[in-house]
Formats: sequence, structure tokens, C-alpha cells
Amino acid sequence: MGDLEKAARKAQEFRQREREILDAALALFLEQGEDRVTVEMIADRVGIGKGTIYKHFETKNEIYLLLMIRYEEDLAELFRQISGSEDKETIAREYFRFRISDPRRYQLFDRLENKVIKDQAVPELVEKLHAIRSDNLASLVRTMEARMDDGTLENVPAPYHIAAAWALAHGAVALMESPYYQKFIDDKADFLDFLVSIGIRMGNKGQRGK
Amino acid sequence: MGDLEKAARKAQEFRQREREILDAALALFLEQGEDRVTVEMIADRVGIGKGTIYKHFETKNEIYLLLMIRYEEDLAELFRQISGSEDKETIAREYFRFRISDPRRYQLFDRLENKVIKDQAVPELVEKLHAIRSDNLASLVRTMEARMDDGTLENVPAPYHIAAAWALAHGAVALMESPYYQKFIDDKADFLDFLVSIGIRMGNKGQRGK
Amino acid sequence: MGDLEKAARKAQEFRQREREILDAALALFLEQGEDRVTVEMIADRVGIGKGTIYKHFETKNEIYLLLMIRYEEDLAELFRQISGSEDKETIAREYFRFRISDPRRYQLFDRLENKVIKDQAVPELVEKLHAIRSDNLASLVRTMEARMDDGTLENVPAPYHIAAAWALAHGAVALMESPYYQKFIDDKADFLDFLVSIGIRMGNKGQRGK
Amino acid sequence: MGDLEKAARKAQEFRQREREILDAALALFLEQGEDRVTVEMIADRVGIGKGTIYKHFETKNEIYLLLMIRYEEDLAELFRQISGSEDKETIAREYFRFRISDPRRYQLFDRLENKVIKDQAVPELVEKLHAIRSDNLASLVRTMEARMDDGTLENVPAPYHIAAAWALAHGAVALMESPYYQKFIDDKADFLDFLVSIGIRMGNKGQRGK
DNA sequence: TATGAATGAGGCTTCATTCAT
DNA sequence: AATGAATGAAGCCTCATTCAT
Repeated sequence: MGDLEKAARKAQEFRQREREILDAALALFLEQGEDRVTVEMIADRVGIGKGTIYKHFETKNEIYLLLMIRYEEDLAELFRQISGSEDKETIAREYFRFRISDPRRYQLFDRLENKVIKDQAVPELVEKLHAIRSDNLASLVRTMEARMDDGTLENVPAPYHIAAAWALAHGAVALMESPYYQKFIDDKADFLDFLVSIGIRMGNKGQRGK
Repeated sequence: MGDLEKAARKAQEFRQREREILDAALALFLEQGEDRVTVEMIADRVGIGKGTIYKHFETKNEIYLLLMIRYEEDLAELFRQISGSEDKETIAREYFRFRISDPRRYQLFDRLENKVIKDQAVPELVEKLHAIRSDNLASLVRTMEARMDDGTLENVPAPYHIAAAWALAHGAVALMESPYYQKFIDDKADFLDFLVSIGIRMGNKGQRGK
Repeated sequence: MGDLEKAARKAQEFRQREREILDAALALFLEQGEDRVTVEMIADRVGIGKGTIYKHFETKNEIYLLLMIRYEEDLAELFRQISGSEDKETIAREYFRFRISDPRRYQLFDRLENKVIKDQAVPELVEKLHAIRSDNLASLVRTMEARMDDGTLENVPAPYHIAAAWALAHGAVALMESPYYQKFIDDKADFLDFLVSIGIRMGNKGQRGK
Repeated sequence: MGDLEKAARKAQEFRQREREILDAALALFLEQGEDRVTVEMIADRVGIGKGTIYKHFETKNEIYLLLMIRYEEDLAELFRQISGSEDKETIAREYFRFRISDPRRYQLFDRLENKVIKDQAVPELVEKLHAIRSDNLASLVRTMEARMDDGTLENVPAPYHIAAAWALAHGAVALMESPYYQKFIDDKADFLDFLVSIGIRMGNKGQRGK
């Protein structure tokens, strides 16, 4: 095996380990909450030493951000896959569904974002995160505008529709995760159905001021 | 002045101090975030010693919970005031408005609830909180059912309507507070208007599956 | 005992503890070198908990600086005591002697100053330190100028004389402390005598350009 | 090319690399201070791997010592070059000048020597360093004795003169490097002139007790 | 020989809570 | 009841050194 090959494999393994660390971190954060998870716990779960984590990431905050970026990139990937769809409603629905699909993960990132921004940590990565997100939102804006041209959607600035959907999704997530409100809803699936139907038609033309 | 009177006044002052502590704590939590606020900072703001705080509350978690209960009681008070209203829409609207009116406070309590439940802290108080909330929700349920009887609202279980409104409000709050999404919306007031209109008619009859 | 008295005594004890911590820190720094001394070691020597140290000082760097300031204040005290002396040579001699008298302490502070400045730590205290020192130097400058008026000293800017004396003292200290150079000098006392005589007459008139 | 030649070249390259490492280390130590420089930084500057450094040197302390030895050997080289000089004052002057010429380097080594000796690190190298230094001092002693025979210098043990000069040089270096004292002296060049003149005539006959 | 990923001891600092006065 | 000094567990991060490839 040539030296180049070897180097490539090493780099590969390094990336792999990075992924392992992030996976372990995410799993622990979800299980126990970020505040209860120490860097050492992450290392233990991966089966490596504490110091090794710091070969891959500068700070714990960086881990937070990288996870958030990964999430946002998954979303971007989703958009890429469905952007060809003729049905303009699909994108909005998929967006909605993606957000709701893993509520704990979503909520974790919401908390993390607030924390990380309050700490003014790793500003470059925050910027990167926001750049990706802006791209994603631009996709949505285009879709929304198409639907407004169709005459389907009420003609307010596109961000309004997106933000409203975002808010409903965000709230739905919090609802499904809230230990208290969970018991308030008996048939989760049916309710979600109801909620999605609201989300989709929300802002449809001719409904305002009714 | 008799001993009884004296004792009564003392008890009075003790209550007063308790309120001061909670007020100071809330103000600080809102200004800086719970994690950045130490018990000592709260004591300093009230102008008392740190130890004194522990004469009133067993732990910091108890402070969290008492604040949350106060919030929920404020909501109960609101319901009491408007429950006589003939216009059944009013209650829903006020509920919505109350939640949105002080988003940071609301978000704070949302965070605190998750934290406190994860810690399984002061379970008696958690129970008390949930009891009050259940009462509040029962009020809403009654209203919703009345509107469904009217034929105004789509006939799904009442909690669905409430939960949907809750979710939208929750999301709206997060949206308005998010440093990122804030810049995404140009005219905040106009957007909120849009959002409230959605919130009110959301779930109105005849819209589903449209 | 009145409350005021009690409070005063408490404050007194607090100060006393502060002094104990600084004394212990200084002793340890001298014995083992600053880098080998941990905050915990200092606490152990005083017989208190690690956290207590941080009730008195914000950081380890602050301890460094407070010790340095104490040293500089001792010097100021010395100047106050001898400033009345008619013999203008006395001040210079005492200054010299003070610096040489405890070489390890002096060297410690020299090291600390470099470290603390490189770290840009606790700038307010650095400023305070320098302010005191500037006062002390001003004392010396006045003395030197008097001697130049006498015609005793060569008429160059006063700081030159001071700086030269400072340099010789600084070097003498390093010499006496150097494990290597120590064995190079047999009769320490006699040599110091020689050095002091140089220090005193150094810069006397009529010697330059000989 | 024969195997022997190859081996020789390899050895040559190995030596060369060693020199590069030491050069890089010295440069970094001077720029940032020993404590802020990690082995990895040295490796990076040379453009090699961190592990390679440990093929050349057992510990970081060894690097320190090797640098100090190099410095002392430079001094020995200087003595060799000027030892033939008829003017006996020259050696003393050159010695003085050499020390003052690169104050940061000098101070670095002073710090390192204290550190390394406190750590009792690599005693063989410490011994070697001191052996070279002893040779250098012996050179100086011979010169001084010649000048005392001349009647130029006061007749005290030769090491006295050397030590005094060493001390003054050492102090001058510290002075010029001290961020604080620097601003105390306006005209650096003029002051150094003054200092050197003192250094040269320091201990000249007939001045003591004047 | 060269590499650089991995290690883990060790340092500094924070803060909720306790307790003697 | 009020105080605030004292505590120490716990967390984050650094870096010289090792070792498998």
C-alpha cells in the first residue's frame, strides 16, 4: 500500500472518529440534556480519552455548533431531494414533517442555539450555520412565492408564511415533548394529523378576517 | 401592640421578602439567563444575605418552581376575569395574547420546566404547578366546547384546538425571540397581526381538507 | 458585644485570613517556584478549602499582583522612614540594601511581573503597582538630584543613576541566587561588600572616561 | 554512492534537522515565552511531526539545555577569537557587550536555567553546561589577573571583578527588557553608553572608599 | 526513521449549599 | 431570623509524552 493511500485512510479514520464523537455527544445530549453531559462522558461513550476530543474540537461549544450545522445540512439535503417536485406544496409539507419528525433533537438544537449565541461562542461557526439556514429559507421562499403566484396563498411577504409554519412546527415540537401536555392529548397520531392539516392550509387565501 | 399583632406583622414582612426575592430572581433570569445568575446575585439585588434566601427556599430549583407557579396563577387570574364574557372567542384570544405578551418570560419558564422536570426536583411543587395548569386548561376546554356547540369550531376533541393554539403561540414566541429569525421578518407588528389572525381562525369549521 | 463590634471583628478576621493566604502563597512560591504551586496547595497550607481562596482573590494572577504590591509598599514604607535623613547617600544605600536583602523574594517578583504583564492579567492592579513604584522612584530621583547639586554625582539625568544602581542590584541578586555562580564566589560577605562599594560610588563625578 | 557515504549523509541530515529544531524552538521561545510554546508548535514551525522531535531529544527540558549550551559555546568561541588580543580590556568589554547584545535571549536562558535546575532535569547536560561555563570564566579570570598585575584593577580576587561585571550586565539586560523601566529611561542609547562606561571602569583601582 | 493520534494527570475556576455566629 | 465565610465536587481545558503504523 502506498504512502498516499495510507494517508488517505488515516484521514478517513480521523473523520470517522469525529463522526463517532458527534454521534455519541448527540445521543448523550438527547438522553440526559446537554448540561448533564460532560466532555469526559462523551469520551467514555466513544471509548477514547478525554484529551482526544480536543484533538477534534476546540471546545465543547464547537461540538454543539457542529451538531447544529449537521442538522441544518440534513435539511438542506432534504430540500435538494424534493426541490424538483412539481407539487409546490410538497416542500412545505416536507419541511414541516422534518422538523416535527425528531422533536427532541430539534428542541435540543433550539436550546443550544440560544446558549451558544448568549455565550458568543465560535462566531465563525455560528455564521456558517446561519448561512446554511439562509439558503434553506431561500428555497422555501421561492416555493412560497410560486404558490402565491398560483393564487393559492394569501399574498403577504413570503417570509410570513414560512415564519408562521416555522412557529407552528416549533410549537408542535414543544408540545409533543412536554411531559405535561403529552398526557393532555390522548391520540397523538390523530392530533398530529389535525395539526399538519392546519399547518398546510394555514394562510390559504380567503380565510383571513373570516 | 400585642404579641399576636407583632407576630402577624412579622409573618407579613416575611411574605413580602419572599416576593422580593422572587421578583429579583425573575428579573435577573430574564436579563441574563438562569445559568448565569447565582443565588448570591439574587441576594445582592434584594439587598439581603445569601443565607437568608435559604430561609425562604430550600433550593434554587424551588425558586424556579415558585416562579412558574406564579406565572400559571396569573393565567388563572386572567381566566377568572374574562370567564364571564359572552363572546366565547375572547377567552381564546386572551389566552393567546397573554402567552405572546411577554415572550422572554414565557420562554424562561419553558426552559425551567424542562430543567426542573429532568432534575425531578421538588415533586410536590411540580404537582401543584400542574394542578393549576389543569384547571386553566379545563376553563379553555369548556370555552372550546361551547364554540363547537355553536358550530363555529370544527368538531374535534377540544384539547386539539387548545393544543394547536398553544403550539402556535409557543412557536411565535420562539420566533420573536430568536436572534436569527428576527432579522428574517422586517415588519414585526404586521407579521404578528398576520399570526394572530391565523391563530384565531385556526381550526375554524369548513377549512379542513380545503 | 454590639453588632457593630461584631462586624468589625469579622472584617478584621477576613483581612487576617487574606494575609494568611498571601503569606502562605509567598512562602510556597519561594520554596517551590510559582509554577509548581497550585491554588489547592496554598489552601492546604492555610488549612482552608480551595474555594475559600476565591472568596478573597479572583484569580491566581491576582495573588501574584497583590504580593508584588505588598513588596513595593514595603519599599515605600522604607522610603518614608529614611526620607528625613540628612545624609543623602543613605537613601540610595538603603534602597540598594533592601533589594539585595531578600534576593529570592525579589527574583520571584521579577519573574511574576514578566509573567503577569505577558498575560495582561488584572490590569488595574498592574497599574496600581506601577503607580506605587513611580512614587518610590520619584523619591529616589529627588535624592539623586540633591547629590548632583552637591556636586557629588556626575551630572547626567537622575534616572540614569537610579537605573544603574537598580541594574547592579538586580544583577547582584541574580548572582547570589544562581546555584552556579554561588560556588564561584568563596566569601560571599566580602564580595557583597565589594559590590556595595561599587554601587555607592558608581557614577561618582570625575570617573567617567578615565 | 557507497553505503558509507549514504550513512554519512544521513547522519549529516540528522544533525541539520537537530539544528533546525533548536533554531525554531529558540525563535518561538523568544517570540512568545517558553511557557506558551508547545512541542507541537516547534514541530510545526520546522515542518515536521511532533514525534520526530522526540527522536532527537528526550524531553522538552533537553531542548532547553541544548540551547543554553549553544549559547555558552558561542561565548567560548568569542573568547577564542579575542584571547590573542594584547589589550586586556578588550575581553572584558566584549564579554559585557556579548551579554547585553541580545537581552531577550540572555533573559530567556536565565529563566530556563532556573527552571531546569529546579526540575533537576537532565543532570548530565547541566553538568556539561557548567563545565563550558567554567572554562569561559577561567578565561576571564586570567584576563582579570593580568590587569591586576598591570596595576590597572583593584587587587581583589579576580572572580569579584567578573561577578560584578556579570551582575551589572545582568541587571542592564533586565532593565532594558522591563516594560516598566523602559519608559523610565528616555534616551536608551545614551543611557547604555553611561552604563558601559561604568561597567568598564568599575573596580578600577583607587576608586574604592573614595 | 517519521508520524500524529491518543492519552490522562493536573490546573484553574464556579457555585449551590451549609453552618457557626 | 439573618448572615456570609467556607466548602468541595465538578467541569473545562492543556500539553508533554507515548506508541502503533
